[in-house]
Amino acid sequence: MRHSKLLAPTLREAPAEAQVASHVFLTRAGFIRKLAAGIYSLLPLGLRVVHKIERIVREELDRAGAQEVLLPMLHPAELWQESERWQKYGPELLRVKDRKGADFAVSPTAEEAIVDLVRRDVKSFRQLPLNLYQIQDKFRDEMRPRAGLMRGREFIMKDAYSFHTDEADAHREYQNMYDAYARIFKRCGLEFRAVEADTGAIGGNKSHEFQVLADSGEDAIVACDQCDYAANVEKAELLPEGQPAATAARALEEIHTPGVGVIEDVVRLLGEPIERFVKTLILVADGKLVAALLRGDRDLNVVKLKAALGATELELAGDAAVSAATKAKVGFAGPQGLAMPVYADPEVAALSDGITGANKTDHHVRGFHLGRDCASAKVLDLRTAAAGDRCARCAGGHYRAFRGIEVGHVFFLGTKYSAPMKCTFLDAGGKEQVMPMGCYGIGITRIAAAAIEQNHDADGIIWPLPIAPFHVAIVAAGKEAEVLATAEELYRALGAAGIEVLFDDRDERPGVKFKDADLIGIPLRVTVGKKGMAEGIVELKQRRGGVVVKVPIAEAVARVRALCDEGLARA
RNA sequence: CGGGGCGUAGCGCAGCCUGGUAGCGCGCCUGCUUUGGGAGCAGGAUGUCGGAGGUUCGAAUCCUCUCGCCCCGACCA
Repeated sequence: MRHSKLLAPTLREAPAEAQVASHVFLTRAGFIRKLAAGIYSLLPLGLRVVHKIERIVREELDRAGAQEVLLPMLHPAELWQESERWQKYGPELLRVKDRKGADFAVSPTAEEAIVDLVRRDVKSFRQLPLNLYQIQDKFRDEMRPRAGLMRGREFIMKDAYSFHTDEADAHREYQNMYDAYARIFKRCGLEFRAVEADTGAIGGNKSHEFQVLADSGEDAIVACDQCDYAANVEKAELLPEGQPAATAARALEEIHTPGVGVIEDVVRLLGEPIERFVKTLILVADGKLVAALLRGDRDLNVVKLKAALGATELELAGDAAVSAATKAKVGFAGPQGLAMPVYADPEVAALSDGITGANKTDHHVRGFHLGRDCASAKVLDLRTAAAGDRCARCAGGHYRAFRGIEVGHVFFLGTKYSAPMKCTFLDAGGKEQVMPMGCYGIGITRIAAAAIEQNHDADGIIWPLPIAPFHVAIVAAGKEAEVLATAEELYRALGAAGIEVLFDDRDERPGVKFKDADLIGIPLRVTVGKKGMAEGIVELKQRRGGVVVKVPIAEAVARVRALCDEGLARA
């Protein structure tokens, strides 16, 4: 490709809205442009990267025995009503009406559509197992799209669904996909980790997320430093810590804490360690108020509480509800005498002399003891795992914390969709049975963003070779006839050798071309210059590490070829 | 959904408080010079000041409403 013909509008400055590296560089380097919040156009460079990723995904899934299909993007509402997700999915599901007034869902995922396809045409155990996948645009009307391709509303996802004669076979396929995913992310050049995860809205009872490790990641994960246990903090198990305090250390005493409702401020005012504080969170679970008690320095694990309550909806109560329940301003809630079920973390039960809200504006209490002051509270593990916690799986390990970008997720679904939607087959004995299922997603566009989060420097992107838009950039640094002729000849020869070349033939100064090549992130660069012509050499530079070597013109193709082979083989 | 902020040229921003008819840098166009890390000089084009209404002789500026966008939190395959 000649750079002079390529639509790659690079920007010297990033739009103010871009906050993370991948968003900044994808925009500055001319890979994407925003059309609306969370909705992006892919320019030629961006599309080339997406195609590279898709190709790797297709190769590995085909190799693993899956078959590609393409399902519609618009699904009739009746299908989603069958699975009850029309009601349950909430406002994230974009709904549209056709000219006749019929309701449709803009597909955020395709369990219903695929089950409908399979239940119509797959009737015998002889047709199973089956694993079908598609690569398609998805739409999720996120409350808060952010960070460019990292969390868009419209994005490209690979989703796969498998159907089986029994659960054992579904678990076998789960492992098969798990292995395929590991190969895919490795080939994309990503540093990742598979972690145990909550199943969320998709449902099912076993899942792993594939997390690309990056400080800018949205997900918090913990991994044991001794064994191989790793989990999203939403899911991470904890060992029960501390014994309930048998007796109170002293009587409950009210203290004046004017205007300090935020726990950090109360800590500062009273000069007591934050571990002695009890945080009282008021939540709404399926319309009813509940209270959760945690030590001041801990975070609630919403997934754990939701599971314990058997609730489908759980969110923090609004300020008005909190004030009404505690008869105090927000920030002064305590569990004493609350007219709602109270759940306490074991660490709270272990305190004999805690500090918590007084249910009275501008007041707290000290001397709090759960057994005495809120005897009705149920004690259960409620907190989010953090670095330093003891591993729940092995004897001596402790958790370390990481940030991750979720690029893939595999689920064992069981019959969550196939049972209500009557996706059945006849077994060898002629008996009708429901097909157990699995489903498997990969965020294609998110991989592009994650790769940049993991591979960039101050000058721009450093693409892993297998997903780079081009393998090598040729920079013609000069206008001399010999320079141009040599560059042209290299462009031809590299192309003939099967290497993807971006030939910067623009009438620009060398500095501009160097800056653009770095920003766009082409892994290799060949510079053809006047000085080199005299020596019969060109310069070969690697974007990562910046190593420059002079190579004789006659050897340039072979040297580039070797570096490309090495980069692709490592994947 | 709670909190905060921003919409002025393609991008980054100033101007707004204290109303007087829009400016800077980058980019873009033309010419000359320059040519190994985002060149210099000279000339030039580009704005419904997000939208609607109001106040006023006069609104980018003040008031009301509205739309869009961003950030933090909550939530989320």
